[in-house]
Amino acid sequence: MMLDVYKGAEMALHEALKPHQNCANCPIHYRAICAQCEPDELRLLEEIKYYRSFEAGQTVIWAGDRMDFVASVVTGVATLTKTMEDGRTQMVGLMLPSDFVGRPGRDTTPYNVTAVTDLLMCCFRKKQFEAMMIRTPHIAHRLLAMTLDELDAAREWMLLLGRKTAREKIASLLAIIARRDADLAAPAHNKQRSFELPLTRAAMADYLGLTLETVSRQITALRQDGVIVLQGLRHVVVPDIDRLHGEAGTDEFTGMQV
Amino acid sequence: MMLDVYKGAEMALHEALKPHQNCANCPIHYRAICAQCEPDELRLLEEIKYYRSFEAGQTVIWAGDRMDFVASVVTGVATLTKTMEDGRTQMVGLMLPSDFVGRPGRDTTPYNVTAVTDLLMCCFRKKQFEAMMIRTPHIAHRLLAMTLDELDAAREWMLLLGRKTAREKIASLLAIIARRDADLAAPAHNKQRSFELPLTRAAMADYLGLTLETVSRQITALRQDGVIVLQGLRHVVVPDIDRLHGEAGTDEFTGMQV
DNA sequence: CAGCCACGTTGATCTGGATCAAGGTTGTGG
DNA sequence: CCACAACCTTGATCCAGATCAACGTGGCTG
Repeated sequence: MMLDVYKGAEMALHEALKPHQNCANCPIHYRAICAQCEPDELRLLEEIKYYRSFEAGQTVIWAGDRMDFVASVVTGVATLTKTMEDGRTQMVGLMLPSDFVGRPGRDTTPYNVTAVTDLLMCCFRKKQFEAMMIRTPHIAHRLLAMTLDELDAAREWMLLLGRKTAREKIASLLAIIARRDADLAAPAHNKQRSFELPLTRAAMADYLGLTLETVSRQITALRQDGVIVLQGLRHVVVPDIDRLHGEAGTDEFTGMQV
Repeated sequence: MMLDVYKGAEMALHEALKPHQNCANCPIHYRAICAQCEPDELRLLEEIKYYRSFEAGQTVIWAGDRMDFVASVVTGVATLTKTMEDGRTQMVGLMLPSDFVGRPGRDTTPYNVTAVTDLLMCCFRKKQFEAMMIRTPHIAHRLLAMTLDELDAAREWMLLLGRKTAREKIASLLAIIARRDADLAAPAHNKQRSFELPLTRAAMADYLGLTLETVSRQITALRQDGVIVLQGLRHVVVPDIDRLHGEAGTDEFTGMQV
């Protein structure tokens, strides 16, 4: 069974190689690590990049394992999680298209990286990427900016984990996904939003520091109160995005990124 | 009263200027933003730096305010906090000597920065620092490394906030402070540690996402169980650091930094 | 199409930490 | 040396969310 999954991934990989061979067509170029590269720099990156794809549920890498590549999420969703010995799990990163995974200058990851949907990543060997970073300051600068954004997002998330109620947590998560989705898709400038939830209830619970039962109950409550409308289990319609923000407890999204 | 505080700070400033005039004698040089600078780069930094000091309890800057400098903590402790409209607050950064405050490329802070002890900071005008960063890659590289470390620390903290019990939270905080203290002071390589708590019970509560009553009770419990010995309210002796780590729920301190 | 499995909902009960409410301790300035 | 303020502790009670348990439901496989 493990083999089947692997074979599936390999096949997907070969298919994936075609559409994105060229960085010029890349759907995430404008906000990824390569966003500020000059054409000649981009050509260099293009030479050393390679694609990997993963099926929903597959683990990309385990905490503590050697990680000899860095990568951008091209399509799909990955999570970073930390686990305690007794199994308690906390998600510490939700990586959406254009987000950067991995750390130059370190050999092992401190997180589990998991594909929660089918996932396509644009990878670079760490060694080569590090060399690249020294030669091309645009990449180093972009990585710094992205890391600072992620730090801000992590701190917003800390406020959520430490001080928000279960209902506020759910509303905040929905607001974050709605916003990231809107950023990538056509920017609808009315108050209604709608999107696909990329996470299971259990994954949401790991994100929010809750149990999956509480997640389920609070989603039901938000639905019954008319804050959201569910079409099936995963498709969410938000009739009034401002109302959702109100429920999230942070009107102003100071620095919120991921 | 506000004026007295201000005057006190100004006086402390003038005194402070003397001992650290020279970067060569700086107690934090080896792990601060300037750690990798060449002598000539350091000379440039030395020309544009200036010191500011704050008394315990003073606010360095409010969330949302314009922040036209960046700074290293030289001595003392500062906190970054986020506050919700109804007053709930969460600490999102505990800045100890050598830590870097502020973000190049952004005009306002999303956090309150507060001095919790008397505080001395080594500051640079943001404009000048940004120019410096472009010219001297050592600074940009060091800032990237420090930011990545902080991101790892923030994620460890997220696990704490989302999944640890009150007792584990307290033990984790004590372990972090013990470790940072040991790094800066003489590295005692036996199992005993002792240090001064730089935070009030209320500040610890803000760090840990608890109430101050719970903090107080759990500290009492750890004392009664012999995990720690208190000498006065603030001086903590840890007879067996491994036992403390056990109580913290994370034997291995993967990537823990701040 | 039957049966299974992963995912989700709902109900009943329990409990860790919050909340409300007194006191105690320490340090500081008059 | 007293008075006051800032911290800290302890006790009683409450409740949001965890835990334990049962029951949908939809999609895939044989």
